[in-house]
Amino acid sequence: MTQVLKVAVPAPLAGALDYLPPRGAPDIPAGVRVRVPLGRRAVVGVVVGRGPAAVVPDRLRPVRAVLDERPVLDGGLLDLVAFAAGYYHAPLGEVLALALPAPLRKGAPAQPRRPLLWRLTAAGRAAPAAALARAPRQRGLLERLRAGPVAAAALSAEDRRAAAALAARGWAEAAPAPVAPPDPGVHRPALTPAQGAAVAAVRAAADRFAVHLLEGVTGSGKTEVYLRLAEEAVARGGQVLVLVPEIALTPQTLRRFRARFGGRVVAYHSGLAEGERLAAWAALREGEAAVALGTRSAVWLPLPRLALVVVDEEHDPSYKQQEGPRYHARDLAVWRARRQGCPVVLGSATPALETLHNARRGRFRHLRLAERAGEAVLPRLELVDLRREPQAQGIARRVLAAAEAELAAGRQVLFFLNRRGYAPTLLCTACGWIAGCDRCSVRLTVHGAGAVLRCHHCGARRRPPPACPACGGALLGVGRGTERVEALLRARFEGVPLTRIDRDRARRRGALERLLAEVAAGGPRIVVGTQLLAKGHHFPDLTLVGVLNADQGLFGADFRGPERAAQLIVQVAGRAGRGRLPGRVLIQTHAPEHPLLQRLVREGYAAFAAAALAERAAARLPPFAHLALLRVEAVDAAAAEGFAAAAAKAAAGLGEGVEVLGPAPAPIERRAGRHRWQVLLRAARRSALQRLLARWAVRLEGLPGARRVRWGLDVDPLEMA
DNA sequence: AGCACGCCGACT
DNA sequence: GTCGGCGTGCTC
Ligand SMILES: [Zn+2]
Ligand SMILES: [Zn+2]
Repeated sequence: MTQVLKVAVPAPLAGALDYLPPRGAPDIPAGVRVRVPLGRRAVVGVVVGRGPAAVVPDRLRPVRAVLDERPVLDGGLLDLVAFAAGYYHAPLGEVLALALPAPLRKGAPAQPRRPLLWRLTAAGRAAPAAALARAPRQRGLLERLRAGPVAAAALSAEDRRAAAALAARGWAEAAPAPVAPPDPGVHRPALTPAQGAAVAAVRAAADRFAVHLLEGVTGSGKTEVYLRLAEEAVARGGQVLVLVPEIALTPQTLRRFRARFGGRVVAYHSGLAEGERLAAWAALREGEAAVALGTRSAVWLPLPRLALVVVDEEHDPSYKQQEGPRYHARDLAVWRARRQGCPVVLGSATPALETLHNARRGRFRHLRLAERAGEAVLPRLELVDLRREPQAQGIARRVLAAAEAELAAGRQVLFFLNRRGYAPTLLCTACGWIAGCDRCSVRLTVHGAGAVLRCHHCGARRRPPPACPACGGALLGVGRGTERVEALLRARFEGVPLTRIDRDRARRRGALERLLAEVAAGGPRIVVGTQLLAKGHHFPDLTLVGVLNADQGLFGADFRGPERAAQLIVQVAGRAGRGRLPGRVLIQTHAPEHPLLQRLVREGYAAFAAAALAERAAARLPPFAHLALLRVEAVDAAAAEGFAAAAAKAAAGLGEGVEVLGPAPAPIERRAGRHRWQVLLRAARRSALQRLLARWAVRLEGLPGARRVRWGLDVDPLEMA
């Protein structure tokens, strides 16, 4: 039998393809990139192993070129890629692509180049301001460099040419960036007893796999625990992976890590340029960097000396990828730590129910930081019954009065409403017509106090009609979003500085950070916002939080709605009453008797979680059952439905112990012009579900119409929409 | 995913 | 008679 190289290629194939080794290099180690022929093009693949050929010898073609001297992926990462491809039923090449920065996927050399830093020479600094009038690129760069050195990797191609031109004039130069030392005067706060106990518990098993759930409210000092453990791991020569949610990777967070680790920490997130990503990747691979601080995709970074994994805000839904291979970074981080034999710390004020369940079963160790660090007191939660309380425009008088009192006392107040825009519905008062999106089966949201209608699912925008297109009646914006609440509060609290914080106000990079910093600095006295407010900054003057609509998640179709709602309420509540001031949280609801809400308000998140888990158990929902979702979408409604129906039929006889639910239209039946259907699988055992999925995935590809629809499997789906 | 092949409608 | 539509199949 011919010995071949197993090569993963960028094509939607479940496994690797066989290639003959190139002449003179029979033994290429796994993890090395190769250029191989695929059909009639040449692609970059990655060797994942060796073995006897699985196809007849005359189909075998040779590897054309070997691109690396050393593997770009070590055994641990290759295993992670293979596991994820299998578990999430995603093509191997697609998962592999996640683990390689774009330049490497295109075949660029992986050899580490020390990151270069452009800076001005003395002559450049002395250059007259009016210089380079006829070279705007160079002039722009000159001005940029006056503010400080700029990483070469951060320059666009045009700026790179401009930099070379400036160098030719003797005004600028590129030099290797020095690795900054940690801040020598860094303040290491004394650990509270609970923090000390948590550090000790993880340290006691620092050299083997264990999952520690670190539960602690906002302000309890989880980050300090991470930092201490990371310092110890780095001191032993290890590397640390720290995952944070998308919106938490702020300059402030990075500064905190830089103070401890200097230039040995690298940030990794979607906002980086390709070159910066490659530089971070290379620094970790070479061990020059010791700490990777990043969002979801950082779970794929090379960490040959990985000694500790931290997943902060482990319950955060942004860890689940919602396209392509739908992996969960927290779950993969745990898998990676097990493979590596190192501890994982999952931190949260509001752990995911799955995580709490694992802790209760003894799979995870449960560490608690009960008290707040310093003298801060936890805020008190109170329900406000919207059915009884007199109200103005959806805000109870009692809430407004409480806000007024706090403002008068010089405090800040926050209104939380997880709904952007002015009004969620535009309604005809005469006939009941509702403005809907042409391309989606959803209502359009009124923005700009009625100036524009927007679809939050496909981005469509249009002017609202002057009158009802059906009957000519008058149109009315019904319901409230943050924009409208902003307007109401501006009218009610005239002259009080107010800011609104939502995705519409914080579109550009850094805008959110700036808005939050303004609040922390005390400028705005009233804050209105969405879940963007749930994380990060400490608002020392904030003493009152109004949750305007607690019912939103409580009564939604998604079984995770209550969990998500409780997490948001607790996190937003965490903004209040840090420092010595006690905080108060008023929660508006139409269902104050709701048992889960009662539990949350009276006994806190842990009691809520216990009750919610009991409901999940009774309903046979995760974590007491395992789900997988087949999502199908197509412009042609019948094609989507037909494929989903055929898929459901194909699943029926495929395995024991798996329920097939559906086909059914997705909760949002049409989105961006595509009709959406789904089939849900449920099993008591993960193994039974996986067995069925493996067989099903193969059949699905061969189903008629598989090429006419878009379809994909979502294992452990977070959102059913 | 690409990229070919192939088999039917309307065009120089 | 050909140009091109996109359904189907394959890539070691
Ligand atoms: Zn009407
Ligand atoms: Zn839409």
